[in-house]
Amino acid sequence: MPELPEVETIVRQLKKKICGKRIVKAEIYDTAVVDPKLKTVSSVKIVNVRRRAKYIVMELDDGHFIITHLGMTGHFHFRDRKQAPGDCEKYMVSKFLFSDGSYLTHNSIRKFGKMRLADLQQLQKISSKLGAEPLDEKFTLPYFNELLWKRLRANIKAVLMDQQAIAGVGNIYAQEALYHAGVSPLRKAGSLSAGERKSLYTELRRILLEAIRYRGTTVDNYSNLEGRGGFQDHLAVYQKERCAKDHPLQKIVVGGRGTTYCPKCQR
DNA sequence: CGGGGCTCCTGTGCGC
DNA sequence: TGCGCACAGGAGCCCC
Repeated sequence: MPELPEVETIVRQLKKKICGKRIVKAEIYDTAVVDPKLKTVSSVKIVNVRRRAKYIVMELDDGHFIITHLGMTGHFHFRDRKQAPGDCEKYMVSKFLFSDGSYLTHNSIRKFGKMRLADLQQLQKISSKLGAEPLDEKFTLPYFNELLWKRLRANIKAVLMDQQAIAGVGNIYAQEALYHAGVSPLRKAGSLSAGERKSLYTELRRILLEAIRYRGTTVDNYSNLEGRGGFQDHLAVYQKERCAKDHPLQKIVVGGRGTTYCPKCQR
């Protein structure tokens, strides 16, 4: 399930592979995931690839943008030259052919993702509904405190995962940040002390940066363009049985999402 | 405002 | 061995 670090990794790799390439043809195999308007994309150059929250934004030289949310199981594959479709193309939902013969496929098993063509106005509308980037310099501790202040009665984990509050944090990194901050996922945002808020703020950013360094977490079907990430070997609670201090972890449901935490280390 | 439930989808892993 | 079912979940939606 690509979250901020996974999407950031994919964006960095896409940038190297497809920036400057000219799309000659777009093929669409599943209109539930891919906007049929993308069929009209041809003879446009990709001038930049960037990330906003969990969205991948490809900027085209005609002023349009291809915006992709990978959902839980979406991934891209880049091929230097035409070759027979392999296993990874089994769930192909779209394919972009470039003028040099290389191509990019977009695959999705559970089809929770979305890919659409947008103009600047539509892109800005999507972006305006998303909260601050947690790794942006504008995301300061006072800013974080204010976010929690606005959502006093909400569950702290729900706030971390709320894309309108903090953009890009999902179920894995919310759980990891809470563990490292020693805060129980059952707490209300308004109940955190100043020290706990500072710790959670620091740990959230630290864990996201560390995960980016490892090129993301590979669980289930996630893969970046070049293969698996490495952060799954550094997870503290997600899909774990015991914490770093060897306490047994507890699995509960918070806000409809599976949540693993340490009742001893997280208060 | 906040939480709960439902929906989309399909591979995995369980019990019988 | 194989069937059937619960489960996993990001995000948008509705409802209380």
